[in-house]
Amino acid sequence: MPFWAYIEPVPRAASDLDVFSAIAEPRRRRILELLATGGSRSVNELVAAMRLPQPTVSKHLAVLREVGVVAVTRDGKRRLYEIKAQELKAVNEWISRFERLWTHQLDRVKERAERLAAEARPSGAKNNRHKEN
Amino acid sequence: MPFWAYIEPVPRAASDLDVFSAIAEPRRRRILELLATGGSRSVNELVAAMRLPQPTVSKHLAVLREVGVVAVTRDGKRRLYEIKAQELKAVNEWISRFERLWTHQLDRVKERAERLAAEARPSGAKNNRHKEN
DNA sequence: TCAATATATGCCCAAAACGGCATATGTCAA
DNA sequence: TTGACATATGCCGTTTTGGGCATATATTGA
Repeated sequence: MPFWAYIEPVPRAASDLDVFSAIAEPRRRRILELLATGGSRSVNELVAAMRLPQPTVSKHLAVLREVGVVAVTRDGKRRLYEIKAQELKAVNEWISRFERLWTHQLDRVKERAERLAAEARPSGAKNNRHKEN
Repeated sequence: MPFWAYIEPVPRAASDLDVFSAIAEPRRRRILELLATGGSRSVNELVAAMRLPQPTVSKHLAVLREVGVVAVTRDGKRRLYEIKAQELKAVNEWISRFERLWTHQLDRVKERAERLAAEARPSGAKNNRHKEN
């Protein structure tokens, strides 16, 4: 038996409902975009904008509500949905941990291009052990 | 029939594999964190770090590979996985569109608290049409 | 060649996600 | 009240997802 040995079966991450999975859905991202530009809207306004059945929109809104990225306010028989961007901040903070990496890696792409261009000119071609893509 | 009328049934968003859904999985986020701190690692190193079965890790890596957030390099019989943070930049850019919102909304929370405190003192209570939460 | 190691993949199953649809619930106005 | 409108929810069926497991596919060394 290899060293990594099977551990506890882990019974499927239960109710994994966090902001990350909430924004994994394209339509839910769209809803957030709509709410971000133009402020709060009623469900029917969103339905009209998204051209989707009302129950579908309501369910997506429910998901967004459960993770706290939107909030509802009653306004007569309507419900006005408003974005709660603070929750998105958490995602932003997680992503930002990689910010240095992607700028560095972009630099390296440029570096490599320049290095390759420089190596192409002299006749003596070095054998490069790493075939980086 | 209400005005929103049911439109095309939309045959289920096919293969929706984008970066957003890739990072929706906690274990996949963990993998990215591991690769971010400490550079590229072999599958077995990841398996040891995550204490998960090797096939599980390999499958998560496959997902991350398909969306381009990681890249593989052969190193003998090992495969070294490396993070490709540029793909995460797309997510960052999407999230950043809301940055102004979450700072503003934080401001508004403070504002509202101050306004309520100020309104509590004078006796004349205006009727406010919007009952914001 | 064979065996060992490292990793990927395929198959099966259970759980979850999503859409369609009907219907329940709530709210206002007559 | 009743009825119209606005929205949520429950049920069902299909698809997807993720885990467990066995096994296929490299790759190296003897």
